[in-house]
Amino acid sequence: MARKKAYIESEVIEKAMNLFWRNGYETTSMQMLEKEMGINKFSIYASFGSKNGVFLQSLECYKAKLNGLLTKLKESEKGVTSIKTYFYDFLEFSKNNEFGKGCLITNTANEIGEDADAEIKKVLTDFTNEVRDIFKESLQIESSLSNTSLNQKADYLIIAMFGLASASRMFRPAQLKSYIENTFDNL
Amino acid sequence: MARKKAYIESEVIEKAMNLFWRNGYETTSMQMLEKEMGINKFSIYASFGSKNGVFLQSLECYKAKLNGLLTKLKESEKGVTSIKTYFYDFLEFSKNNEFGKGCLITNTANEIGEDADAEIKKVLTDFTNEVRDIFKESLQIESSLSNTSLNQKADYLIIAMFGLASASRMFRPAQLKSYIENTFDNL
DNA sequence: ATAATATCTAAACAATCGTTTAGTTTGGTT
DNA sequence: AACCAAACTAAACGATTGTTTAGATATTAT
Repeated sequence: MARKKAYIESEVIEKAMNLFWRNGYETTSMQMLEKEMGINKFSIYASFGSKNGVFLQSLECYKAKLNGLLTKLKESEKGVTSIKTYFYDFLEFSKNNEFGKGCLITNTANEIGEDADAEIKKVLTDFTNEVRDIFKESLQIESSLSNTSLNQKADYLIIAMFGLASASRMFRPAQLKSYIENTFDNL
Repeated sequence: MARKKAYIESEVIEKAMNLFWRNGYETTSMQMLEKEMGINKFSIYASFGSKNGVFLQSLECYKAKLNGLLTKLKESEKGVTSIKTYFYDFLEFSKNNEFGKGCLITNTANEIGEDADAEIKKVLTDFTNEVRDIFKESLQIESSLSNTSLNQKADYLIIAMFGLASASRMFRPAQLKSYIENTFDNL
C-alpha cells in the first residue's frame, strides 16, 4: 500500500525521554527533540500529536523502566529491608552527582505549576499512589501494626522516596547513602 | 533633578518572587512579570537588567524570608528538637497541598538542567550548604559524636529537609507531618 | 517658569516557540 | 508497470519569547 516508517516509535521516545529527563519539559524545545530523536517535526506530530503527547509517552517510557525495580520489590519477601533495597536500586538506576538528571517523575512534579496539563498531573499522582501502595503491601506482615500506623509508615516511606529522588539531583552519592541508612535505621 | 520612580524595587521583586514560586522560571514570561509586578518592561530592565536578574533577586528575596526561621533555629538551644521545630516552621511557612507552591529553592534545583545559569546554581548550592552547616552547629553538643557521624547526621537532615520541601508540593499536610515525626523518631 | 533628566508608555526588534501545510519521495498492491 | 497512500523534506505559519529603542511625561533644581 504505502511507504514504511523509517523509525521505531518506542526507540525515538526513549531518546525524547532522556532529553526531557536531562532538561525538563519547558526547556526542551521541538527543535531539540527533532535533533535528538533523529526525525522530522512532521514525523513527531504524526506519531505523537503534540509536544505534550511526546512528553506523556516519555513519562510512560520512564515508568516502564522503573517498573523493573518495582517488580523486583513486589516479588521479594515482605519487610522494610526489601524497601531499603529498592531505595538503593533506585540510586543505582539514576546515577547521580551535582545537578544530575535525578528522577523524571519528581523533576516534573517540581517543575510544573498548578495550572499545568491535567493529564500530566494525573500521571504523577497516580504513580506516586501506586508506589505507596506497593510499599504498604510490603510492610503488611502478619505479626504487627494497626492500619493507621501502617498508613503512617507508608506515608513516611513514599515521601522519603520522593525526597531522595529529588535530592539525587544535588547531593553526592555518599550523602544519599547516608540518608538511606538513617531513614531505615529505626524502622 | 528628575522624575521619581513610581515603584519600590523590593516590593515589585516580592511579587515577581511569588510568580516564579508559583510557576517556575521557564513558564514565567516577561509578559506575566509585567502584569504581576505592575510595571512596564522598560522599568523591569532598568532595575534588574534581565529576566535572569529578576529571578536572582527573587531568590534573594525568598532566602531573606527563610532567614527568619533560620535565625530562630540558630538562637534556640542546641539539639535535634530545635531542628525538628524548624521542619515544622518550614511547613507552616509554605502552606501546602497537592501541587502547591512548595519551596522556591528546591523547585528551582529540580527544574534547571546541567547547563543552566552558573550564578543560579551557585545560589542553590551555597544556600543548601549554609543550612547544612546550621544543622551541624545545632547538633554540636559537648557530650557526644565523632566528627564523621556528625557529618552523616547533618547530611541526613539536610537531605530530609530538601526532600520535605520538594514533597510539600504533592503531599497533604498530614502525610508531611507523618514524615517529620518518623524522621526525628530515633535520632 | 524653564531647563534638565530620569521614568514612563508603547511600539518594534530579531529569534524562537509549537504547529501546520505543500510538495516530493518511497514502497507495497493490483 | 502503474497507481495510490503513507512518510518523508522543507518551508512557512502566527504567536510569543526576551530585549531594545524612540518619544512622551513628569519631577526636581535653578
